[in-house]
Amino acid sequence: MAKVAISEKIAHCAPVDCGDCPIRHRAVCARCESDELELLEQIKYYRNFEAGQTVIWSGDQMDFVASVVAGIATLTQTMEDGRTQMVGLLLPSDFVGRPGRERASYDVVATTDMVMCCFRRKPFEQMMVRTPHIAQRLLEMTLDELDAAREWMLVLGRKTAREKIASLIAIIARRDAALSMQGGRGPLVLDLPLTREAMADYLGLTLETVSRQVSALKKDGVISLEGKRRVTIPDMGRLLEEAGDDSDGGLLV
Amino acid sequence: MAKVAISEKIAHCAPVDCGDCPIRHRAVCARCESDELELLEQIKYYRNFEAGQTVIWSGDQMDFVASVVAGIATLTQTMEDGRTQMVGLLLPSDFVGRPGRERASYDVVATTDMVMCCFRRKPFEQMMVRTPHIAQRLLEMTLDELDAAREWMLVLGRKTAREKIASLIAIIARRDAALSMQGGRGPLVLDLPLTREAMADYLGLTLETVSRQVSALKKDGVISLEGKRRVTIPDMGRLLEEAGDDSDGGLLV
DNA sequence: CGCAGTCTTGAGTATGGTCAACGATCGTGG
DNA sequence: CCACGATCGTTGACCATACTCAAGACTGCG
Repeated sequence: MAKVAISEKIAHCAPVDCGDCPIRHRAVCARCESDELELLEQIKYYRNFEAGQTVIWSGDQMDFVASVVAGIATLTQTMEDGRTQMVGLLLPSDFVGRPGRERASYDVVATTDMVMCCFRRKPFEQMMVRTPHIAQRLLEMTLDELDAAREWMLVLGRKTAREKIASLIAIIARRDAALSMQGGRGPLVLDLPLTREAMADYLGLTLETVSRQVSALKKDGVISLEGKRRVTIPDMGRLLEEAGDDSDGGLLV
Repeated sequence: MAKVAISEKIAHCAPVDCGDCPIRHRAVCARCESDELELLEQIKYYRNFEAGQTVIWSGDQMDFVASVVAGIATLTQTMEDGRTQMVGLLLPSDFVGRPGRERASYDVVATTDMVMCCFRRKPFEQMMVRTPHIAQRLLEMTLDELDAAREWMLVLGRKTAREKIASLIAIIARRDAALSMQGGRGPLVLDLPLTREAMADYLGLTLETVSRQVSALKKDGVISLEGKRRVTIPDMGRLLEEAGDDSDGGLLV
């Protein structure tokens, strides 16, 4: 049952002690000294969400900010007529919410089961003023997100459907490689953490177009598929060409 | 002559003293106390750029960061084949450059004559560590830019050409109104600071499509034009409808 | 087995891109 | 002063890409 799976996850991913935290060195608390961590411990609490659950509704009162500990969530905007655009993909260690802001600007939806480390907003804001290490790290993370958003604007505004798909796969591949340290040469294997519809929302396409272009990339040997979600990339350079990126630049960063 | 115009601008916009600075209360230095300003004065210098000049080339060594004092610049990305996407519009008080980064990620191009207040990067970075007021303000500004970028992702990914044009005009109108405090009701008048081509680069369209849709909005009475650049908006609510936005929300904020 | 959710594929269409010609405006130099 | 070129913008004809609508396939599950 799903319930059981979640309980197991809690056991693994929701340590009471920050020292054991899997995202300790990458999250907003990464720069904190042990005395600062103790302060954070006092205002933190864990929350779990099931795949498909909406974590935050746009416009809702936000009385916490949080770090993603485990699982994946999406940040989306929706127009009145239902058109939706994903504006962020939240992975473990990513930060949710904006200090100083009362209400949420976007919907946050769990795409997998998730664990979040939440901080009550007011105490967190007070702490930010006193402990520059948190603000420093948050600035760094925000600048990175801004770069990612701008990169994505190029994808949305100027790339073809085929290039968009290739770009998305390349980005996920790069991030997977960075985490799992498969590093170097040879074929990469990865799981798409998104449905075709979610990919479409990310890319500003329809799900039919996503499906067609994935099939086309497969037919042309740029990728191969096992099942719907598992992708193998025989030649990363080729994929990057298809994405319209500099094939040399940004090698697994 | 252009040279003369620039010299005049310098006289107006490049005070030696931060106390007289037109962007004093909105730029990255907004939160600084007078002793902190004195430190900034020591590492700052002014630079002037003519309309059309490239301020920074993507990939260049960046040995300064800066605030826009006067004029307008664009932030753009370019693909190898020449497709370009604007990813930011830099107005007075906006910040240019990223502390901690060696090389520029985007092209910065002056669209009007400009004055910039530059800080040598290394001293600025050192100062950021010691004076939290700068880092705090920069975090705020970066979060605002991230919100703007995400708003723009919705425009790029999901809006029609007509909605894109209406959105751009609405955004510029809102910003003009905020500055000039025309506030309330009645027709708004504004100047588009961008050529049709620049608008196209911002919106992920071709300049022909921009031209057609501007003409269409004019024909339908949503806007009227004097010359190519001056726009009158008889009914802001109507324009926001055309943009696909909530016509109630975000009134001139 | 049938159902629901997800994905794929096809046929027809519409939106916006491409290519091309032309118009308006402005500064320059003969 | 006017002709010239340059830059910027408009408009038209045609076309390609991606969207819409629709049918059907695959998978897991009750």
